[in-house]
Amino acid sequence: MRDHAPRAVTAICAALEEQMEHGLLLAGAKLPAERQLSELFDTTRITLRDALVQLEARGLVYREDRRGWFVSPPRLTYELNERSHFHAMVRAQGRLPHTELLSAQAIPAPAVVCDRLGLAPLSQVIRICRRRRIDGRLVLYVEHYLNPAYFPGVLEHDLSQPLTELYAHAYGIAYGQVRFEMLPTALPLEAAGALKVSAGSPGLRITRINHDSRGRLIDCDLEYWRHDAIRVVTTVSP
Amino acid sequence: MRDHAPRAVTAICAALEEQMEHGLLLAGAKLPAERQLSELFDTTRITLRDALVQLEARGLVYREDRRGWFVSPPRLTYELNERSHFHAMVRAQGRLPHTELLSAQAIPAPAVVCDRLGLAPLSQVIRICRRRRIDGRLVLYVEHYLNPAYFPGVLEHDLSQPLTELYAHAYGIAYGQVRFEMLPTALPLEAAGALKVSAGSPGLRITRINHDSRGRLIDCDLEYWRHDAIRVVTTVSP
DNA sequence: GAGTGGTCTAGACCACCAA
DNA sequence: TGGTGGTCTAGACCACTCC
Repeated sequence: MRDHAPRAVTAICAALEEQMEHGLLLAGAKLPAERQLSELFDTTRITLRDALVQLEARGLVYREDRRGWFVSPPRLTYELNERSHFHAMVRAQGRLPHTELLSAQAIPAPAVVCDRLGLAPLSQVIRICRRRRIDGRLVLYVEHYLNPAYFPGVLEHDLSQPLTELYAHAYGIAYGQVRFEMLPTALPLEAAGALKVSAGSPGLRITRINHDSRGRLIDCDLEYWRHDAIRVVTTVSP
Repeated sequence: MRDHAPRAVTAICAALEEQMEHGLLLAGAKLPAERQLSELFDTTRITLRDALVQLEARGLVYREDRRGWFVSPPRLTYELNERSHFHAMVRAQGRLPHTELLSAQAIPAPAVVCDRLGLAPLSQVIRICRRRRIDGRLVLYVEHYLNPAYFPGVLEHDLSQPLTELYAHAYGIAYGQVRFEMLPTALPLEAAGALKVSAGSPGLRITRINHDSRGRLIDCDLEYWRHDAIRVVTTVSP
């Protein structure tokens, strides 16, 4: 409120941070109930929630819809230059990956996808929706759109495995040039639902447009990450 | 509240969005006062603010600290592979760049900077803090850290010009390999103050570690972008 | 069924910006 | 100086989770 007497929210944030730094609240730990915390800090639930939302914005805590607040685990480093897939990347960082298939079907291509994949209007594409976890925590919702011309019968395969490997083994296709776009935004309804977070929580949208090693445009994806789950890294050479 | 009767917040968001889509609220326009809007939507200020914060998270509106809410202009596309600087990039997208020098001095290198620049502990570095605008809107707070060995007398120059050009003209140094790290997080106090946004607003932190064309580690920067001002794009080849 | 988070109401005071 | 946004209080009801 005043400059010399920090706001209540700031004080609460500082107190919680201090606990986390000193290892009293470990990554993944559940915080006490909001009402309990608001009593502890002698304030209202609204104010306490403001503080938690601040910490959430900074990536220190996160919430699971209607389940409560938890201490955020460290971010995954997403190295764009490495040609590896989610599972390899997560495991290489000593953590446990998991992928769950949500849906897979041929649909009329949305306009954005036609544009990205260079398809004619009203083409069909194969859409694969999945969600992924790191150490059990939901962190990523992905929609893949495949150009069906290159992947006949792809829906018959096990689609919870890394697509990279499926492409290689079943179709002899490997990724070549990849175009990335990254954009901080709120998670849209679809992604928020799949990740079990309250709609509108902050997220990072990453879109990829993938060519194969022969330069053909083979698929694109739309990834929605929890904003605090990831650190993107890349090296650019002249 | 109920699934079939959308929440008040959702309804307000939808109404404002609709106005923006139909060009009744143009980019940069100031929204009416919160109290006025809350009356218009027949709700409390708290609820109305929730809605605005949602739209802010999605990058549709933004606020200037204590000045009100405004409609967000389109994002700047930050193409990592292009070796151009802020001014060139902004102008190339038909917009007006502006850079303001906040401070420039030699200081004892913070630990992080020692690490990034490969300096011995307790080395000196030159720190240059600046803030930048697009079409008059504050969007970026940057701290540059230069290895003083390569830039004797750099503080004597005009530091509101692009450093890239200063490096080239005064020192014959050009960028070579650049390492980027991107991380969605809240704006820290320093950046929030410089950008005149309320502390804790969402932002995108980009750090760069820059080598010159001969592979020497010459400087690094710490950029804090308004989260809704930017879209990062890059192409990765095998 | 108890307790939780999600949502909302109806106010209040303050510091700061603009006039 | 008036009005603005920033912050905070003290409640309330609901849907959902978890026991």
